[in-house]
Amino acid sequence: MGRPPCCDQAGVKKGPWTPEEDLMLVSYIQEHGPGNWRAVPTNTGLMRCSKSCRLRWTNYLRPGIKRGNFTDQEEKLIVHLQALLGNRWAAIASYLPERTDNDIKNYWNTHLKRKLKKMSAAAGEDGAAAATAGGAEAKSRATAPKGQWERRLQTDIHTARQALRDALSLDTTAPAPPKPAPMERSSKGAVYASSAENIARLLEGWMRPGEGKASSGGSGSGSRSSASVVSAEGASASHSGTAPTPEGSTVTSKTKDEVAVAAPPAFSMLENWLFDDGMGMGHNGIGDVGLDDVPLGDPSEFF
DNA sequence: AATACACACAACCGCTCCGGT
DNA sequence: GACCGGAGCGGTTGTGTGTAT
Repeated sequence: MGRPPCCDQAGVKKGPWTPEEDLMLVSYIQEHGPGNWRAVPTNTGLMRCSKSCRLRWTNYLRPGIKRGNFTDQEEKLIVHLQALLGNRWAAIASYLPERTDNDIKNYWNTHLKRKLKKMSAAAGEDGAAAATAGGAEAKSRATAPKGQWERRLQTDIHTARQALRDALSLDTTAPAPPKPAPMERSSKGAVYASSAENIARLLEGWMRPGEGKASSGGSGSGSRSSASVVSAEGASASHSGTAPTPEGSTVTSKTKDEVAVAAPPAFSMLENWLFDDGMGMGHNGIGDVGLDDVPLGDPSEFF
């Protein structure tokens, strides 16, 4: 506290990374491995702050990142996990090793939030009468007697957990090849992406032992993300702040209940969507997530 | 063809946590 | 036990691109 942010230092470059900078960063990490980010700008000559370097690496340059469209299965998994874990994107990302937390967060904010909102609205039309004057389920939740909506939350949680377990216990053979997907937009973007892709290609086959998963939540000493996955309870206590629910309302409570609080409204409607086509995970983007890698053996770990 | 608007995504910022001293 | 610095996370913003008018 009170410390000036590292990026405030004079001469620190901000903004989009150039392919040259990417190359410098990648070749450095190739040599030294990720971690010790503080030393990266110094050792590479990059005029970037350590944070920026780490971000660039974890969100863009790290090998095995899948870009582009989210599959339906990924989408559903994200919705499930969001309901379970709230906006802990790093934790969610750990279940989708090919996606970065930033990617998932962006996708949630731009696509899924809207989608869920639409569905909620659709459900609201049907269930408007039941939801009384306010209409919004969130509101009804908020105003319902605590015991009542806690029970309801538990039902939701149970449902989500069950679905997630089902999803993850389905066949995961036929994994999608973790090749980098081409960027889909923009002439400039395409050029840039292709250069980044080339860089990524440089790294093909290079990955430190155990990196595959660990790196999704960071690297170096990064034990936090995995801890937050393994122990959602611990994690829930560790982060303060707000946990916006999918419909945009914000819940500030950060107790054990916070995980449940993030459950979307009109869950039954969402369930319809989430459960349709059987949550088949066999031919999806998370296909290379071995079940053994997913710390869901005992769902009670979540709570 | 030009302009306005909407969308997607990369990057930044501020905060918290954790390990070391 | 307190303090400090590095690392990581989540929210938000900025910017480039696509689409509609």
